[in-house]
Amino acid sequence: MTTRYNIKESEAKWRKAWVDQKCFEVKENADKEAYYVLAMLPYPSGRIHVGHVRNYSLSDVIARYRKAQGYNVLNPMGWDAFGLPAENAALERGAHPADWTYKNAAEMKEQLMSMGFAFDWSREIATCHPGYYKHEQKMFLDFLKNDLAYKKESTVNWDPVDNCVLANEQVVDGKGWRSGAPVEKRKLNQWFLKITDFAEDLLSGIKSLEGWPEKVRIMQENWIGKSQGLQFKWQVKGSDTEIDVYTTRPDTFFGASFIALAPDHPIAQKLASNKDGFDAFVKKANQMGTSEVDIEKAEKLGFDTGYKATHPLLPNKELPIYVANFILMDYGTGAIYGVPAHDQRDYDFAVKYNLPIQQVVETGEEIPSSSDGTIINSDFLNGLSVKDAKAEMIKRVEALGTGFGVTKYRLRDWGVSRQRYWGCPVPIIYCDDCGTVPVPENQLPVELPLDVTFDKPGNPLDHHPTWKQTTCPSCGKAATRETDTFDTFFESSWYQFRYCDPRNEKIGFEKAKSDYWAPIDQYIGGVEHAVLHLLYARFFTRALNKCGYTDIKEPFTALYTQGMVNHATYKDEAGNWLYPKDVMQSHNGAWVKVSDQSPVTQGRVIKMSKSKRNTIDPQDILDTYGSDAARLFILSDSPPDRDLEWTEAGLEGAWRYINRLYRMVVEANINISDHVSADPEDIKSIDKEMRSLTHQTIKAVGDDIEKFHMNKAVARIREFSNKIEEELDDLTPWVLSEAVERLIQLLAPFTPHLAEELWHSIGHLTLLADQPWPKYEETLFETGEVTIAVQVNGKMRATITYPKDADKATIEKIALSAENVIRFTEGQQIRKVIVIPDRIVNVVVG
RNA sequence: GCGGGUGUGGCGGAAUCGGUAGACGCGCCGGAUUCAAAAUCCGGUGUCGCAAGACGUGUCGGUUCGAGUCCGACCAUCCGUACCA
Repeated sequence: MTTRYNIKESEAKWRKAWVDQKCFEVKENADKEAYYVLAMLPYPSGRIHVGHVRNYSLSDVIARYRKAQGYNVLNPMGWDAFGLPAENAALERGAHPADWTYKNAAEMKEQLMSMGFAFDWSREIATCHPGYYKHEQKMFLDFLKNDLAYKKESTVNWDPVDNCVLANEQVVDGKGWRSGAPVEKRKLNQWFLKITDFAEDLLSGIKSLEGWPEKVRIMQENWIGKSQGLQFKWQVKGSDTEIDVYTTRPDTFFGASFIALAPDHPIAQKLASNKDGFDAFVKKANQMGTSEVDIEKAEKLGFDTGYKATHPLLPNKELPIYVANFILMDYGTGAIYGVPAHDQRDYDFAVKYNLPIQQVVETGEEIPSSSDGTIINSDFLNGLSVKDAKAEMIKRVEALGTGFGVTKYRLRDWGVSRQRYWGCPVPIIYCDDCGTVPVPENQLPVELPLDVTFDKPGNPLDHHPTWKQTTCPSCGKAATRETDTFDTFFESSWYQFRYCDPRNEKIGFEKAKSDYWAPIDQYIGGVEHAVLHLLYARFFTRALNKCGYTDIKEPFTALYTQGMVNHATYKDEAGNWLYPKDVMQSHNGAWVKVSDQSPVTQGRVIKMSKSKRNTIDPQDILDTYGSDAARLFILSDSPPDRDLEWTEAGLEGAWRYINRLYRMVVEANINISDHVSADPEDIKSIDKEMRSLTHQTIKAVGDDIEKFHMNKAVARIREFSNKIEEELDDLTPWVLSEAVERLIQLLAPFTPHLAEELWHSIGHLTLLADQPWPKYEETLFETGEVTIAVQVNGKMRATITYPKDADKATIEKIALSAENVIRFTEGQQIRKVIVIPDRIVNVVVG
């Protein structure tokens, strides 16, 4: 008779037990060390996808492992509930964003719960709930008071047909995604947070983030982009105008051949607004998205103002002043000088407009080259290195009094205004007499009205009949509300603190509680958040610091970035994308449609996306294979930081393994009562080997989990269980039962339901989820012998085995007498023998 | 364009430090069991070769007794690029 594991019944039983016994609900407890593991909160898009399963399987392993180690583990979950997709759903199918969002969240919660993740659901949050965003409105007011928020003009993508602002992703090939109209740039007055106040602190703080991947630290460093440069004035010939120019390459000063201004630079307007063709040029420059990619990849165009600037150090040299579409008012001073010989972009520009190209750095490469070298053709800088020339140039210009050395950052202030409905209202009132007035704290939250319509383009808040009409808190006269809402990165910048005190109605979070849990010991999420979200959250924490909310400076002590989940794509004969569940392999291996057996072509393996229909619904997996199989597969094959290819075959493999383990343990009839006969002195050599493996595996799996090598941990566990299975009949019962009990404990973070089932099947009465992590004894690792390879001229020729602690001479002797080594050294002179004990022997002959 | 990552059998991957390349798994091949199949179990499986052996970690070059690992150049691909989240 075959023993069968009833996955559905068993998994449901243990999930219920964990919930009933509130296994994963936690409170502050001064006697226990806190461990805060956090997976990035999901956007409630509808149903969970495999990427979520991957993310939360990882946090679950960590949560269960740390709990077993004795920590008080906080592992919360919630919803990043504001954002564009809800408004798109409203436009496309008339669903109200609030209904749509809450319904999605409820559905996803049910799915996540059926995965058995060890979340503390009592702390669930939804960022679109007034009880949540009320506090961030208060934070914004505190930022205002502390001079961390201000208003200024900035550029947005404008759709002239739909009369609305477009997100960068809504601009497709320079056109609005819905209207198809060419996008225009438009200036709006918007709210900004002063992240640049913390540029230096955010930069230097990166050094302390030792638990972060190096790649993310480098990306943030580059994003902040600290540069030392020179800012100085150029005189416009025949005018009293001076142009402020910033450069990071003052060493190439003598190679300058033109000046370029941003199209919206005030001086550009002043010099060129009456010139023929300028308006057309500016118009064309404005017909480009605001994204950096668009700007950088667009054809570089210039408009010659006809004016010249006098070179400050070469009175006879005059440089033409251009207006150029690739110069941004937001960067530096909105004006540059071009050095074609040492910058690709300047070079292209100079060639196009026939401007002089003067090499001033001998780099040993063809121009244009921005490499290091020695300065030439540059008067007093000649012979200097690039570094020294920069310093010398700054010194000279400072002496002249026309400029100064200055540190600048690429980082720009964070624009938080969005002209959208489904976001947190900015708590500001505009009064004709009093100007910009913050909403008084006792009037918070400024709630989003739910009775809005989406029949007109633009922001529903703006055309709501009454919502924006209010009275001025300061003078009492009629006034209007700010109709912009916050960027959704606002919500995700502080939620890690809210989880510490999620139901507090008075304040965002109590300091004592956040001090107990925060900062986050392990944060886990996609690498696509490497810069923006993570940098904003780091800034926000500093801003909260300044406003007295917390003393914590860095919110995330350790970070792990997981890879994407990919899947093969399928197309039918007509070229339509097909879902994986609608295709199958026929007996000859060819892919066909399930419905009518018509041929299907398999395409590339790419990121799961609805448009390519290469998605897997985790619900189908749960229904067929259960939660453990899904988790085990997703954790076992690929290292978590790399992309994962989801395959049905891999999933089935995991499922088979689960059944096999169940059979092995149940059929072997193992019971913990066997432990009573334990006598370590009186055991066979196979028992010693098994104990050695058992204890080595405990160590290895723990080490692997801590390094996020989940795939290796699973491989270790499989090797371990393979060995147990192999020796099942030959092991002394207590050694076998020790091995099996440890195996079950090691499985717990990966396949918690199965582990719980087996734990009880061997005689335990309490939940495995509450048990401590097993200990190992290093003294049991020893086997007494060492096997290493012997090379001849670097090629592997033999392996030798010798007693541990043999000396070099002995090892050399054994190596040289190995049969195959003799064969390859015979008749040749042995020039050298390299012996690295316990690692390798290399015999060099010839 | 710029910044960052990745590249190893048919496939996912392993290889603490520069020291036996391919652990573990998927797939495939052969066998057992079965009336048959599924499931399960046993054996094999980098390529070429009867074998000895030769070759082999994206490409090209370098350092070393020894390179998947270090250095240089390149190619491919993915992520981000400030209003997707």
